[in-house]
Amino acid sequence: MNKAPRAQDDASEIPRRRPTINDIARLAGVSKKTVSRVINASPFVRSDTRERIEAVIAELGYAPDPQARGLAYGRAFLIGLVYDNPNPQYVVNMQLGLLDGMRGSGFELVVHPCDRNSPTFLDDLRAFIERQRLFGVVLTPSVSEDERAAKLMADIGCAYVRVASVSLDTPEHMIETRDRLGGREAARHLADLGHTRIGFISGPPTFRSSYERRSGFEEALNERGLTLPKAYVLEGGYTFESGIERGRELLQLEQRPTAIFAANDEMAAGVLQAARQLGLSIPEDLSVVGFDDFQIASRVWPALTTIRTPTREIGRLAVGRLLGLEDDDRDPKSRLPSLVVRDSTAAPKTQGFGASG
Amino acid sequence: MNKAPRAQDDASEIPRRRPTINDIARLAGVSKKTVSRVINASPFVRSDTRERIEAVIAELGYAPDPQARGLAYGRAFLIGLVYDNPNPQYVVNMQLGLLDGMRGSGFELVVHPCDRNSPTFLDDLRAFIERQRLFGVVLTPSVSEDERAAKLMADIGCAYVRVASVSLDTPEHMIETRDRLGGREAARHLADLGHTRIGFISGPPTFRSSYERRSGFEEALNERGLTLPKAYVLEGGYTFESGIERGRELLQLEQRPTAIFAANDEMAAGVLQAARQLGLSIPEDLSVVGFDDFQIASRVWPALTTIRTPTREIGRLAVGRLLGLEDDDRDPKSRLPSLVVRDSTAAPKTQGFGASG
DNA sequence: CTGAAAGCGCTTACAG
DNA sequence: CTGAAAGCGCTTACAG
Repeated sequence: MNKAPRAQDDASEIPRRRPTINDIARLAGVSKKTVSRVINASPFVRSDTRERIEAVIAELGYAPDPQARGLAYGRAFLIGLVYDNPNPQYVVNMQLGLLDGMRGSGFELVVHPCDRNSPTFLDDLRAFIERQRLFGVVLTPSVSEDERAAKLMADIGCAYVRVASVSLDTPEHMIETRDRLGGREAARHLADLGHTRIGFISGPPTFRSSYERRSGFEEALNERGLTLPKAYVLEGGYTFESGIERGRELLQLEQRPTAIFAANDEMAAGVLQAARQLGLSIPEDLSVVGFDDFQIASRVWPALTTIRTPTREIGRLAVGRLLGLEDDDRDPKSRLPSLVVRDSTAAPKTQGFGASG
Repeated sequence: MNKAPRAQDDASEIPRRRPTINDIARLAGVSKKTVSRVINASPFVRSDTRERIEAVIAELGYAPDPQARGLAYGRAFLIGLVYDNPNPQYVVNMQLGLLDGMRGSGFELVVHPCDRNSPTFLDDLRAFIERQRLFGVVLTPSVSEDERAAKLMADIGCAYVRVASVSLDTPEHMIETRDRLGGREAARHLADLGHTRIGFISGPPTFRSSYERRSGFEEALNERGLTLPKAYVLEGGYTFESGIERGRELLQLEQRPTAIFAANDEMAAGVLQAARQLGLSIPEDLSVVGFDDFQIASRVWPALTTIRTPTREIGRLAVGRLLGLEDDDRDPKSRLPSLVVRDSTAAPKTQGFGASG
């Protein structure tokens, strides 16, 4: 590609400003429509034509303007993250995963925190999507479990993927985190250690994961011949404070449990707090298991045995689905909850009180 | 505004599809240019014309298409957050603040985590901004302190605001968090309690806040006639692990300090850990002060006395600056670091070893 | 497999 | 204070 000295109208002149599709077309000696075909990976381009165009694109470092594409295409090259989980670590990990998955795609990530209980929830969500004509959105729990939100996406024709602990929609719209399996892991770990009197603090009923984590836990307990008596099951709110309160209640029971499974790390940290206030040592007097493996799990004392949730990996899969890539699930196990053993669990010190239930 | 029954060409027909600037112009009986003036708050519109147009806009629920505006204007209606602070709580709080500040502006937030040490750092940043033609970016520490990044913004003509602990640029490009004042608060609190042998664990030198927090601390200590001996000043990395290590070193000194100020909560939590491993009780044997007041501060035991940083508020101010709104600084004090006293500080138990230095 | 025309919904000069 | 023209950089039908 020779640069003509100062011929303003020379067909091979390389522009100083940001190159456009017209520059590429001119330099490659084709119409802009054909360049457009290459950009959009259309199969209807002869391979030598394609190569020539790609060479010019590479030489000029051309990148199509997403705004112009979007305007003509009717959709912005923007993916939205719609979330209401207040846990910062969850949000950031999810964002990193989404970013991982869209790297090199030309899409950008826009974020939309929301509140399902707000009277303007649906209107805000609709405005967010329609204003910028988003290409698609990823919904995460618990807003991903809200059928009104899913219906809105379908109504306005916005592509969407729901991340949830269990399938709630047709497969192309779902990424399942399978929290139930994590509950099972927690149960097996405590059963293996020899615990028989085990308490459980659930999340709020507004999160489907609350149900799944509990079900998996109870299921696997039953398989080991253990039960989860009603009196040992309390409802928390996935918050530190609720962990303290519910933990205290469980530990003040006449026959207190020798182990507690709290359905997330925040509550497990609260249980640690309650135990300390009651003068109990962990793990000697009480084993505690959390769920998530967020930073707090390794910051509290003793460090929490917990269930790791691969949030970032899940995020990567979710955008992949949205962008229509085939699932890049090289290591399917890496997207499942898994047990992380730390210092908050041990065999029960005292046996013989008799398992209740 | 009467809807004509079925006159396809009736000038007052209301469209079923999303209304455009042409619909508004037609219905209001003006040119689209005049509608554009109203959208862009131009002063050159007669007020009755303006009111008529605004009425039609309200009636149709018209919102200009940001992509079309952006294409014509040469810039997207998108604000970027460029960050490298790995703390999830900082990131989320900052995002919420930015979102607060841009609500109703028609702008959307796109996020760009980065790594100053990556060889592609500047190229990635440039691509991020130029690809979508961002309207502007907010840079947060420590990338906000990188002169290469600031120069890049200036070079490519991208509006930017740098959030940093101290001014590093012309006023229109700066939001200062004034961490030095927080350091002062920490010093006064410990001095008021009667501590004289005080240790300090700094952040890494790559963060300007490390210097500011230390300077403020030392300054206020000196004002009280106290000193911060070299041997009591250790460099940490703003991480939990570095807090454990540096904390242990300070506590194993022949004359150990009766109080430690760690320059962030993560490290302060690490100091708590180190103290526990050495069998020290807090606050009886050792007072600990952190910085940030992130969630971890109230999750560890005992809950940390710390310096609250109003990150969300700072974020709100930063976009306001970027969007050219006058600073909405109703309560200037609310954007300053402030002391939060919890359970990790008390008067020193043992006096009389003599202050060192 | 390739192209000329029209259009996406706005804004920027330029007139008046 | 208001408007007609041209253009931002792409893509969608429609031809060939």
